[in-house]
Amino acid sequence: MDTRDRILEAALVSFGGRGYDAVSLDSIARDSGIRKQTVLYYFGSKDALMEAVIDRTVADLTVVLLQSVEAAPPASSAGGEPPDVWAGVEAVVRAVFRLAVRRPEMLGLLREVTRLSPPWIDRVRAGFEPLVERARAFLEAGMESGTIRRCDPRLLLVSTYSTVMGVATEVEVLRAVGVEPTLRDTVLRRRELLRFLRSALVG
Amino acid sequence: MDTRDRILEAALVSFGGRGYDAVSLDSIARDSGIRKQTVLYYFGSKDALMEAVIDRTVADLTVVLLQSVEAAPPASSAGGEPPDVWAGVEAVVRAVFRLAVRRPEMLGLLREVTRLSPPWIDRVRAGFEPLVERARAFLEAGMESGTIRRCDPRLLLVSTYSTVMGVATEVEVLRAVGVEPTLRDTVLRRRELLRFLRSALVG
DNA sequence: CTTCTGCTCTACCAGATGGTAGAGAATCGG
DNA sequence: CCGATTCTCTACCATCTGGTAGAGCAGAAG
Repeated sequence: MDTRDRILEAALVSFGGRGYDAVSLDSIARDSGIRKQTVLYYFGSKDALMEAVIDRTVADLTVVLLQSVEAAPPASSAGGEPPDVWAGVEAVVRAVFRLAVRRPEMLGLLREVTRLSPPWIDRVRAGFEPLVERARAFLEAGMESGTIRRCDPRLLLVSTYSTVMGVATEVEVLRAVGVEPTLRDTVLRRRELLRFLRSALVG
Repeated sequence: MDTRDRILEAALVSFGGRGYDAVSLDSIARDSGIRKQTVLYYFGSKDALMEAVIDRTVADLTVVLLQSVEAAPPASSAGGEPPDVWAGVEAVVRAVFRLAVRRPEMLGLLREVTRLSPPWIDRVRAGFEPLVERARAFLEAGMESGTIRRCDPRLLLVSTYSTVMGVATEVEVLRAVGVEPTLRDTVLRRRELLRFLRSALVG
C-alpha cells in the first residue's frame, strides 16, 4: 500500500469515527506514519482530502452493495420472472452488517456526511443516485409482484435505510438497552432485524 | 429569558446542529449576543457547558416523551386491563415528529452524543435509563397481550428507535430519494412510518 | 456615601490548526 | 555523470481555540 492509500485509509477511519472537525491533519499524518506536509502534498487541503475520502467511500460502498444484491439467489420460484425481492433485501442487509463489523468507518462516514455543508452532501447524493434509483425500482417491483405491501417506495426506502443503518451502527444505543456488540450478539441482532424488516415490508 | 438560558439555548442549537467540535465558544457567545467570557462565567468550560446542555436536553426529552404516552388514549376496549399498546407507540411517534419539526436540535444532539467519549455517553445513558426501561416493559406487555409479535424486546426497541429517529431527522437522506422536508410531506412521512411500524410490530 | 456582590466586559496567553516556502534525498531517462 | 521529477522532510506563519486575570459597572445593603 503506497503513501497515498495509507493517508486515505487513516483519514477514512478518523473522519468516519470521530468526525471532520474533531480530526486534525497532524493526527491523520501520525496515523499514517508521516508528516502533515506529506498529506498536503498529495491532497492540497483538508477539504480536498475529505472530498477524496468521500468519493472513494461512495464508490466502494456502491460496489459492495451492488455485488451483494447481484450475488443473491437470482429467482425464488421457477420461471424466474419476478426476482426474489426478499432475497435481495436479505443480501443487502447481510452486506451492511458485514461492513458494520469489518469497516465501521465507512458507514460512520456516511452518517457523518449527512450533517455537513451542502457541497459534500450533494457529492454523496450524486454518487449514490444510481444505487438509490435501483433500490427504489427494486422495491417497486416487489410491490408489483405482490411480495411487498403497496406504499410510497421512496418513503419505504428511507424507513428501511434508517432501520438497517441504526441497528447496524448505533453501538451506543444498543448498550443503552443492555445489548453488547459482540460478534455473537451481532448475528442475533441481524436475524431479529431481518424478521422486523420482513414484517414491515410484507405487511 | 435570562443570560444563562440564552447561552444554553444557543449552545443546544449549535451542538445539536453542527456537533461539539465544530462549534466554538466565540460563536455560541455571538449567537447569545454576549462575549465568550460571559459564557465561561456561567459555565466554567466548554465541557461543562456541553454537560449542562446534555443534562437539560435529556430531562426535557424525558418529560416530553413521558407526557405524550401518558396523554395517549388510556385503553382500547372496555375493561381496560391491557393498555392500548399501539396508541402508545403512535403517541410517541407523534411526539418525536413534533420535536423534529419544532426542536430538531434536541434530536440532533442526541444523535451527536452517541459518537462522543464515554463520560458523556454514559451521562445520557443514565439519564434515559428509566425511559428505556419503561419502553421495554411497554413492548413486553404488548407481547404478553398478543398485540405485538414475540421477540427480544430490547432489539425490537432498537429497531423501532432507529426507524423513528431516522425517518424523523435524516433530512438529507430524504432529499437523496427525492422527498423534500416540507410540513405537508412530513405529515405523509409520519403516516407512512406509522404503517411501517404497525406492520413491523404486529407482524 | 461606601462597600459588597453579581455580572459583563477588555486584554491577554499558550497551544493547536490549516497552510506556505523551500530544502534534501531518491529515482530515472539521457 | 547530469538534470529533472517525485516525494518527504524541517521551518515557519497567521489564525483560531479554550481558558485566565482582572477591570468596570450596575444595584443592593449597611
